[in-house]
Amino acid sequence: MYQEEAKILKAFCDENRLMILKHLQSGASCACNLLQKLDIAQSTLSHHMGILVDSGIVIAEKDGKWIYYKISVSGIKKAKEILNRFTALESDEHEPCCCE
Amino acid sequence: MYQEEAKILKAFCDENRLMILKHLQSGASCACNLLQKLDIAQSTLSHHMGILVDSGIVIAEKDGKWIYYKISVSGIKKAKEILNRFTALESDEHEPCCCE
DNA sequence: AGATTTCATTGACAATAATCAATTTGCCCG
DNA sequence: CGGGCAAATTGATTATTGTCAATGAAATCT
Repeated sequence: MYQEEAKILKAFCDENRLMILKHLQSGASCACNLLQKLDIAQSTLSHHMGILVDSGIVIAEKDGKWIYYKISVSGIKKAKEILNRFTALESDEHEPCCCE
Repeated sequence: MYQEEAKILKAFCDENRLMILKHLQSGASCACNLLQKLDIAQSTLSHHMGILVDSGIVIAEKDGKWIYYKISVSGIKKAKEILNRFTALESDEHEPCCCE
């Protein structure tokens, strides 16, 4: 139970993956670009990108020799929904809104 | 870097912890109550509760022989903020608002 | 074609995390 | 005081995850 949900939230559980996301916030980036900034081996980066892509948080777009990674808007939406689903208190009748 | 953030998000990375949170959504509960619902050993539950409390997601309140656990409103707020911080795109000038 | 670049995959190892049984601690009640 | 209950801690084991070096695959460049 909750296997799918745990899988998605696990994408955010590693410091290196958080750093990767931080870099991707400013826009799409190829792996070689990320590699320069992260002080990890290339295979390690590839491993983490696989987890991020597999969980739907990041999208990989191939362009010739390069692969551009970018944050998936629908992926992060889903992750936020999952987090909400497990933390909303029963008394929260409806979603909190910033304008209420 | 991002050690504190990863620690908080790690609280949501385990299926059993998600189930625990699911149970706590309907209100505070003592460990023995959770234990009946979860099919794990008592020491395992205690281990998970320790992680949830340590990350600030759950609050433990002692009442005599029992300890009541409940979801921390400020804790989940912080977790959501962290998730936002790592997933907001640069083009998001300000926080998205449901009323815009 | 052959060399080079980019990224994925494999295999091995180390580190982290989850699990349980047994024990301990703290609290209550008779 | 002593027994019993709730939860934490300890110690050991297993499972999962992160890491790297080496190799492979696909595209590009000369």
